[in-house]
Amino acid sequence: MLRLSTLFVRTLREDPADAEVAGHRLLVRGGYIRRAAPGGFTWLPLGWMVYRNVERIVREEMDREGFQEVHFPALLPREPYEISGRWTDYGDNLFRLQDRRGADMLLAPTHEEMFTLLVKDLYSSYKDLPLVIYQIQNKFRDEARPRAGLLRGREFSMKDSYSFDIDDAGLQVNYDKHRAAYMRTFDRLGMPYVIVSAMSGAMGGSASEEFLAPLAVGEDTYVRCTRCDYAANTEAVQVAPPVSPAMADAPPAKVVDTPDTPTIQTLVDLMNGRPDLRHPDRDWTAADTLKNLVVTLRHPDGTTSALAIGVPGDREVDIKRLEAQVSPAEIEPFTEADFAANPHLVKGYIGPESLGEASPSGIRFVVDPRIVDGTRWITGANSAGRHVVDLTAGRDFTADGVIEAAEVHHGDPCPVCGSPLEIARGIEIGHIFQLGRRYAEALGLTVLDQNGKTRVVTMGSYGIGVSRAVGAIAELNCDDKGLVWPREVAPADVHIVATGKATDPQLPAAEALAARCEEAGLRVLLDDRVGVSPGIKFNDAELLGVPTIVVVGRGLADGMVELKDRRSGDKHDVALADVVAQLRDLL
RNA sequence: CGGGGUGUGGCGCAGCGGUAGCGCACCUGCUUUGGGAGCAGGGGGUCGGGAGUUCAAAUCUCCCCACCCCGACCA
Repeated sequence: MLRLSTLFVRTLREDPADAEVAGHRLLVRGGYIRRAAPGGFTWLPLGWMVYRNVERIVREEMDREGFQEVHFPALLPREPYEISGRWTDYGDNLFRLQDRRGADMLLAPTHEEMFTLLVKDLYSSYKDLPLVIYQIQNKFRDEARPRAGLLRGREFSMKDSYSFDIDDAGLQVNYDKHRAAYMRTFDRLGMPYVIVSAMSGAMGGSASEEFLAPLAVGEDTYVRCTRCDYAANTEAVQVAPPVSPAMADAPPAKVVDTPDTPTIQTLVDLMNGRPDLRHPDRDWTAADTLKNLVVTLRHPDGTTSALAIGVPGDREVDIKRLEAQVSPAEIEPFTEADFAANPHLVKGYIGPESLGEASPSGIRFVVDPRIVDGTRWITGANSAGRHVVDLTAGRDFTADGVIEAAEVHHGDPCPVCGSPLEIARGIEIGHIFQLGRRYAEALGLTVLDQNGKTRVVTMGSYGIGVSRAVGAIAELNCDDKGLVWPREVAPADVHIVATGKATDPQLPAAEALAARCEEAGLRVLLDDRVGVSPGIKFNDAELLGVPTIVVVGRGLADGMVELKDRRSGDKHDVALADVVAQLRDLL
């Protein structure tokens, strides 16, 4: 039994100055956690109970699938990470240190290498597979900016598992098992979630999905369909290409003088205001224009190349989406010097006819999926102050490829069903990812198959942020009075408040009730503090957020106590004799 | 790494050249007990650090450091 009279906790009346988001504030005010380092938190007894409940649920759902838990050191030597390339790839986010002999060490940011090497150590036959092993451990990342309490720390707890299979079919099976296990886990944690595709098909990547908790304070932007179940990370949104208009209907392209039209809007206004340029049956809009942006790509080997991106003029190029498409190359602005070096490009009037690998400029030209053959565009004519009208894709120009880099707008059609998409914010709480053979290849994890031939193992990696989940649960389950824990993660099932003086009958009655509750299998938090006013006790009960509150107060004279649901605020009087039975029904 | 902000008792804050304060929390006593009680008494702070200016620095100047927020970055 937890007794508030002796529990190591101090609730705060006022908000801590350094906590911004509601969940974080309440976790600190309720005495669940304390900040101990930038991005590092101490778990106080109540917080540690909640943490362990979350961990237990995650573990139970892993074990249910037959996955096996292992435990690694957090302090690791450089070599494995050197071999996989991540000693350098991880950059500044890796915590590096040296031992007394000057040997490079690191604090593990994640353990792919160690899992892979461990399996390589022990297994060498296809008969040993499939295998799934997992860990629940603290990870260390030197985040540039920790924020929002538990939502982004520099030391944090994560469950991650790895699957090892001989072939893609086996990988798919383990991927699906994790997907199902994660859905069960988040349901039990009382967390709403959205599963979004995390990697664009244009990358040709393997399957990867993120579990996002819908939180306004989250760091990820995603879209979801207002009608069907389509959802995707913004980076991964696929635009449904329109049906190609008939090419034969397209009038010939015509170059026109368009002075003083530095922006899309001024161009559209001029077109609509000039009788000779007006559209026969409607106004031109920005969506009729084709905007061409040139950037420089810096490739990992240090070389650079230019890339031109064509998007409809009513939307900008989304740099994050573009980066996701061109990764691992990095994007740099196209400078004046670059323009000077490319005389075929007229700044502000770049047109498709000067772009493309086969064009005089030789610059690779990729376009938004909306730019299908037969679509007609107003776009730059590669000549200052001039644009071209009715330039028709597939007839007047052909792009080198398609790219998903245009901004996604609220209300864009869903690629699956065509209904409007909505844009929302969330935070990643789980990620399932078909890694494939990258680590197995780099670290030499192979087994012999049935024919005695060497086969590279294929892997999957699956993570749940455990400490982050605690932060997200708090954020998702709170009101202006305090936290409201889902029952399975709550530090107790029932919070019993005894009012009255030390000599009043309420305290012994509450003690007796608490004992009976425990016998009935309920986890009890008893507020047995004496000399504390009822107001403080009620407020603390609401702040701490145990799902059910029982007040042993002035009704006791009539044999009654008050039973209150923390979430709804509903309360009613119950005969003392019936309380335990009613509480058990809540479980 | 850019921009902004803050460092004064456990927490939240005021003070901005002249004896370090307020509220909450804490300790003692008495009263009080259904929504963060009252009275009386009390303990606790090298004012983030260093250097300077000054008769005198929490306060002014310079240099550091730490933390928070926004952005960049980020499984």
